[in-house]
Amino acid sequence: MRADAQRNRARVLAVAAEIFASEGLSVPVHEIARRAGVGTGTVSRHFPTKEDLFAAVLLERMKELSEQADALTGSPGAFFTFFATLVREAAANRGLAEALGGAGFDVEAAAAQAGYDVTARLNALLASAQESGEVRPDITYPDVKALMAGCLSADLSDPATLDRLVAVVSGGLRGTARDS
Amino acid sequence: MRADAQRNRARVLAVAAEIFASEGLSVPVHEIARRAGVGTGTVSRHFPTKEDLFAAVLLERMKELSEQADALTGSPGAFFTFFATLVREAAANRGLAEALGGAGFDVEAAAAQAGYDVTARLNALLASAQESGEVRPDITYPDVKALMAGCLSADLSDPATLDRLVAVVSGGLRGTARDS
DNA sequence: GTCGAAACGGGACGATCATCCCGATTCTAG
DNA sequence: CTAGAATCGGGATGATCGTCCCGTTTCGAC
Repeated sequence: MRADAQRNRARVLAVAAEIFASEGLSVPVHEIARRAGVGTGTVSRHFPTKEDLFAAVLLERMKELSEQADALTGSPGAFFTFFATLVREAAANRGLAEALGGAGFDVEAAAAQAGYDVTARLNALLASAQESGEVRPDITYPDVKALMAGCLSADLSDPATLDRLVAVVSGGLRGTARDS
Repeated sequence: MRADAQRNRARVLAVAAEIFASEGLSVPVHEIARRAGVGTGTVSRHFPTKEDLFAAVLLERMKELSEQADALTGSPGAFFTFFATLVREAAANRGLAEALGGAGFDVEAAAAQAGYDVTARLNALLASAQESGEVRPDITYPDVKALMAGCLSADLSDPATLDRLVAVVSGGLRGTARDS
């Protein structure tokens, strides 16, 4: 790969990450190209479709999150900790939140394409939390995803909101719950 | 209003209600007109914008739901019952679910325009449930809306899924929770 | 330094829709 | 029955975007 092409690719990726995070998925590709100081053709050569671009952006964060999940595995409350981490990550990333909420692209597909399967990690943490009785046994992975999307659908301008929602959901997921 | 115009308006409204419920908000106005057997001009004359059409569709259901809420007021667990009713209503109505999830139109505005303020009802039920200690005191109305959206974002082809999610959220909202 | 290949820029294209407009049609009061 | 006004149908219009294409520029191996 030519050096200039490599630079441009990295630049587009960085700009796209920033824009997707702050403005969501609906920003036009033209705008990303403009802010990156390249032509639209350059973007679409490196990332044939908008979804490819989004998947590439996601790839970096996925790696980190996967490692974090692995580090947590085995410790008590790992599922709840990782759940909160994921929600917080998405709360700070509008594009990711939209994708998780179903609007736009398929996060699972992008994650799978990435190779770092955060989905599988969360699933595993869920299963062991259920075995140890930390989480109601009837809950499924899609349930968790939906509840996560719910937390993200709120207006998060007040950071306490997210904590409250995560607390509600976490409490509801426990087989044995406790007072607020 | 001319008799034929009245008939057409009612017909468009009925068809739109059916289509919005089964296929969501993204269906083109042309398609609604086509299935109603009228021209697009007829639709846009009765309902200047797509959002007006959606608001008119909502109006009918809002009336029913508001009355249900009023009937419940005062009885124990009213908040939880009404919450479940609302979620079930939206689960059977893809357009409403999308609107509640933030994609598309502003439900609150449509409801307010309708005069039947389901929002206010749910808010009142929440407040009295908090006074009686049924619901955590720190919860806000937007929190409830977000959690509702979460329940609806799941794949609901299995009806048990909705029950499970409502149970989790209800349990999480209680000041004092209980086993699954 | 030269030249072929790779990459670039950005405009063209095509698809999707909501909304508006206007000539044709239908209703209804008198 | 008739005239005029309300209504109708559906194509035109305009906006938004993602994707593709191609003439031009730049890179880098030799």
